[in-house]
Amino acid sequence: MDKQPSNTLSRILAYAEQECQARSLRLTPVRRRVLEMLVKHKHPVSAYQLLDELVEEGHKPAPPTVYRALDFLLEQGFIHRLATQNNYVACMHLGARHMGVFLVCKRCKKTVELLGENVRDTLTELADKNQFSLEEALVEVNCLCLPCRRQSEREQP
Amino acid sequence: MDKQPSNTLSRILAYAEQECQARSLRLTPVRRRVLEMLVKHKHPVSAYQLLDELVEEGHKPAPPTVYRALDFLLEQGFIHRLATQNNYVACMHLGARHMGVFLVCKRCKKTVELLGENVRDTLTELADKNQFSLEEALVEVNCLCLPCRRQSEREQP
DNA sequence: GTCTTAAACGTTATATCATAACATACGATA
DNA sequence: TATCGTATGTTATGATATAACGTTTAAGAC
Repeated sequence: MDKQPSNTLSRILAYAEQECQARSLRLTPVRRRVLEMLVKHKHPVSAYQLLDELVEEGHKPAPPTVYRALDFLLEQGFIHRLATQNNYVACMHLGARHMGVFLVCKRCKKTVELLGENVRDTLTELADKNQFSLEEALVEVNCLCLPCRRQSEREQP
Repeated sequence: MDKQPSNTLSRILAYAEQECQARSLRLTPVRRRVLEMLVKHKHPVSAYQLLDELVEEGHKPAPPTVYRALDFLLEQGFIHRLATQNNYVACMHLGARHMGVFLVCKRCKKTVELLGENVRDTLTELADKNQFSLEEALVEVNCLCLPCRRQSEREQP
């Protein structure tokens, strides 16, 4: 299972607060709440799932509210978007502007985010060779995690 | 500019026909036409663009027709989907089941597909370390191509 | 040839994801 | 406290994708 120590949430929120201060930006209640929800989830979640949760809490936001919060968090590097799934996930690597590399189990959706520095180097080199300059990259790896691989072997050996 | 020799289209279509025969599958008129349109386009295009073009030709297809053709072509490895852009693009690397690595210029949308074998190796290794087994991967690199980089330097040096 | 069957396609409706446009509220600062 | 930029609320709509079900088509069995 994913380990998520009880202090992870407060650590990430504190980091976000601090970064926003440093950048003269505001971590408003909506933005903070969306980040909080993303950290608490074990798996990537969709914008509309977040919207539903906000509605259950008594807020009555419309889609743009959530998307604006997500856009802000994405810009600041606090979260990532998994484009193949239209899902969003909190970034677990504080302090480093990095390229997200995501291992996603296609069965149980368990997701691991890696820093992938060597992937970045490889891609930068490839881009250079083709006269492109790398700005950023999305690497999503469709996988089976160990338990799911065993499970599927059991089902159809 | 992209080079696309006049025989590329027929080469790709011939390859697709041949592979379908070998796999006992049918490259039906819709599938063939969609593949043809994707090859002819210089840039990745959306499902609804393809739909519009079919309508202009006199067909009256609904969205499922196009999506079914795209799904078939994706499954057979004849095309790729760029998830960050909800776009589809013909595969230019015949004969090899490979991991697509896409360099996409964020200004002009010029797109280059690379085979990226060394990327695959790096990712396989990363996955193994985390007890995931790689099934397939999407690598989209947001770039500036040389002309666009020069252009943007001219605009805001 | 014609019967059977699975695959492909047509069609309607709807689900899902995302943003445009404009009005209102808020917060920093002069 | 007046001002102005930023953030949010609100309504509507655009863009992407699929469910469900009926009909057609192609390929092999007889």
